Amino acid sequence: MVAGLHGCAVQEPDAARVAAARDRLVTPEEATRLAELFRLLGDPTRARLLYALLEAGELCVCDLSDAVEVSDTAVSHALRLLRTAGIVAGRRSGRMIYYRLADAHVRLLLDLSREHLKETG
Amino acid sequence: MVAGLHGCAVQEPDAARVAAARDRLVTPEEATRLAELFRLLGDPTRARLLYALLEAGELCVCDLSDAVEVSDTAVSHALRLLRTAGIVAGRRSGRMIYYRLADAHVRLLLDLSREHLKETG
DNA sequence: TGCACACATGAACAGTTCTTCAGGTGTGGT
DNA sequence: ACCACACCTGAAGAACTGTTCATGTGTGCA
Repeated sequence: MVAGLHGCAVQEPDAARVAAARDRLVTPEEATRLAELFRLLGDPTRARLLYALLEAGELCVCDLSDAVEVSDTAVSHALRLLRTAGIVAGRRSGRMIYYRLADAHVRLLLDLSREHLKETG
Repeated sequence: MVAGLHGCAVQEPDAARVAAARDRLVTPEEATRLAELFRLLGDPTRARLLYALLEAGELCVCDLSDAVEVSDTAVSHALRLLRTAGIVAGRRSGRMIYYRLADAHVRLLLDLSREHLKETG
C-alpha cells in the first residue's frame, strides 16, 4: 500500500497529528464561522467603528460617522453587517439610534488585539 | 455658533465622548493595522490553517493541504500572506517546510475566539 | 546527472466587497 | 400638515480577493 490519494508521500509518522489537527476541537465548519467573525472585524471602517464603541460605550450614527470620518451611508451599511452578526446593537432615542457593542467575546477580542500593537510596533 | 461642518446637529453633550472615542488609545492608523490583522484571520482557508497549527503545533504544507482539504497551491499562497505578516513561520527540513504559529498574540486571539463558539451556538 | 517530490510564484479569471448615489422610512418641531 | 433631520436600503460600479493553471526553485535519492 503506497501513499493515498492526497498530500505528501510521508504519511506514517504524521497521520496521527493530521488527524488530531482535523478532528479535535475546531471543526471545519466552526473555523469557517470564526473566519466570518474575523472577517467582520477585518475592515478598516468597521474596526474603527468598533474601537470607537469600545472607548465611548454608546454612540449614534452621526457621531460614529464623525469619529471615523466616513460618510453616514457607509457607516450605516457597516453597522448593518455588524448588527446582523450580533456584534453591535442599536437603541432608538428620538430620531437618533445609539449603537453599542453587544457581544462580550468580541469586546475581549478587541481589548486583546490592542496588546498586539505594543509588540509589533 | 451653530453646528460644525459635519455630523448631527446635537453636538454639545456628545462632543466630549466623540473626542474621547477618537483620541484615546486606538488611533485611526492603529485601528486600520488591527483590521489588517483581523482580515488575515477572516478567510476560511487561512483560519482553518491557523486552527490546525494551533492544535498540531507544527505541520508541513502537504499535511496542511490534507488537513484543510485545499490544494497545496492555495495553501502556499495563504501561508505566504500569513508568513509576510509574521503570523506563521516556516522551518525547512529536507524537502518539507514545517510551519508553526509565530505570534503569541494571534495564538491568544485564536484561543479566545473558540470561546465564542460555545455561546453563539 | 537525472528524476521525483515538496513547495513557491506569477498571471488570469470569477467572485466578492466597499463605497457612493438616489430614494425611502420614521421621528420631532412648528 | 409640513418640513427637516437621523438613519436605512437597494442598485451600480471600482477595487480587491482567492483560487486555479502553468511554471520555477530547491532538496533528496539513485
